[in-house]
Amino acid sequence: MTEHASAEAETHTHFIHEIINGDLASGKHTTVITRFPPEPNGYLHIGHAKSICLNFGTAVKYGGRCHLRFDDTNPAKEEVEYVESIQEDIRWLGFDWGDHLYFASDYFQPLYDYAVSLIKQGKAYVDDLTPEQIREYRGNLKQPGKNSPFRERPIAENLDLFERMKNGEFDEGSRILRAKIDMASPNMNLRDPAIYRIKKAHHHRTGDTWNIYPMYDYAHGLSDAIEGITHSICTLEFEDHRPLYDWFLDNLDVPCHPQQIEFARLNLTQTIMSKRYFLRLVNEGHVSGWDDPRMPTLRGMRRRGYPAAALRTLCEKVGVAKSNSIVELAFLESCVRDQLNQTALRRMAVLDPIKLVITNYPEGQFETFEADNNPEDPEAGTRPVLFGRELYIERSDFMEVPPKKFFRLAPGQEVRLKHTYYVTCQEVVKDENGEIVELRCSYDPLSRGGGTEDGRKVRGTLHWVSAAHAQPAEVRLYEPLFPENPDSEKDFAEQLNPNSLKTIQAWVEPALAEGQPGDLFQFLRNGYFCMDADSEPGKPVFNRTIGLVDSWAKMQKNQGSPA
RNA sequence: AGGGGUGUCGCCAAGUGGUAAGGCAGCGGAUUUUGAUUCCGCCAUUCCUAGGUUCAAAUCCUAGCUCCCCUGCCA
Repeated sequence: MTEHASAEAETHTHFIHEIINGDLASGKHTTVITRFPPEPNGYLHIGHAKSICLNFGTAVKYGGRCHLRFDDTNPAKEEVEYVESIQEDIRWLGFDWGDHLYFASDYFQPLYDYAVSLIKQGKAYVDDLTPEQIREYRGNLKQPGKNSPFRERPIAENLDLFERMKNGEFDEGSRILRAKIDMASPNMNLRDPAIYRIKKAHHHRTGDTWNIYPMYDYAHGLSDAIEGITHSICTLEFEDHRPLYDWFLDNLDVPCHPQQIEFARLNLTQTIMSKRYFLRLVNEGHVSGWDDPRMPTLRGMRRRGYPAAALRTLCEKVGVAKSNSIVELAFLESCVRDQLNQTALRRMAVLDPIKLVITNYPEGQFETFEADNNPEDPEAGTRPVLFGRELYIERSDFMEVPPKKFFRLAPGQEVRLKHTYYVTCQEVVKDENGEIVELRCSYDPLSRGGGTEDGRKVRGTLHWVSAAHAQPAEVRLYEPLFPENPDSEKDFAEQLNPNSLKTIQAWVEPALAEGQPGDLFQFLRNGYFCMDADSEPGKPVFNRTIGLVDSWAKMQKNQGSPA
């Protein structure tokens, strides 16, 4: 709906936009260029979504642009597979980088030249210390570090050694290029940080042409400057890297000096957002893969049925600030429900069936009713639903001995079957175990369409499917991977919810058999469901994206445990 | 005396010296052919704490405290 689209477009202001407003007003900048710089070493998750929305959203807001730049400076960890999937996920989220797709590896030559310049200025040197020695010399949080014996190496020697590092003459770990800053700095990042290390690994783009690769701190700021980025937005943990970011730009002849600005990343309750953890979930078989609907990856959420718009709304509503925060899962869920309520087509499906026979309805007779596809959206139209003598209704919609305020079916109680007729339960049929197997009801022909002229009140309206027409479907019911907030002190595997996935067989109305994977539906009174890619012709599979708000369940729960 | 951040309702978060927005959650109630949606009402005399400045402080000053991040040849 347009109302929603505009609500999404009107972005709240926050400290980053205030900085930009100031830069635009002062004339420091006339345009805004941001970048989203993922390392292609894993799949994107909901945490990345916040950064994507911020960077791309800022570009859209100011009529500037946002570059997608892969930070591929560590060939040992990166794979092409991820550069593909990351692009796919960003597009799905709804953002576009136009022609501005870049790779840090595109700048390996200029980056190398900049390093040579640093050496020539006496601001970088080749260190022969071992990794262990470097760690020792670095000191610690309380103690200052001490200078490497190689720190005052002559410039010519540094130049020669660095070139030979590049040419592959030395072993990995034997030498390193360092910036000459201050070994006594209270900021550990300034204690002569590494700029280049030797790595004889095959790079997914540059192949075997390089034997040395630049470090993040060095490559990132310079890549920003090369691309003319105006505002380099990153997360809080890089706050004390900023002096180093600025140091490189201040000491080199670069086209411009972007401003690094840090914000708090998005965290969610009941989930863990780390690649290491994702890997374990997948490898130990707790989930089916990176796109398992329980995963907080964008692929997982997509498969679960979370609309991209809902994720965008969440990021917008959560805001941008600098305090560490953990957003409740319920916040995300409300964004998902809100979006789905407006867009999902309504269908009827019975997850736990009990047969209902209308004794005074002619055998072999069927009627067709037109049912609206979405009461929130008249444009969505209608679809025919078939009604007959034998139906399935939800087992939980009947109680033999109902409590007060139970508006559903019970002996002698009348309810409305959605879109069709009123029925009254006359008889309960049980098997030898006392299990209810069938409800025998009468219907009121005058209630056709779901109302009567006498205006009598019927409080309950039930969903149903025609036993003769219903199609079987596999339905996967999900719960959070963690029942509570994971305790990082304990092993997460012990904290996993054993019931995070429950697979059942349901009966669905025929219209559902024709869906496509990815189609989103509201199963009336049951929740939102997304057709899964595992579906086959005649064998649909649905993931429950999320249930509907259930105030009846809440009322019962509150009564069950009076506080 | 390491350094850098942060602290406003259960969870996010506005607020930038003029007397505490909004959203989520929760709680009431109305409407309802989804116990959904929608709607209406309630929900911080108080802003980490203690002092101080001021006619006036969440906002300014002082001193504490909390939590987070930093000792990869990861990003």
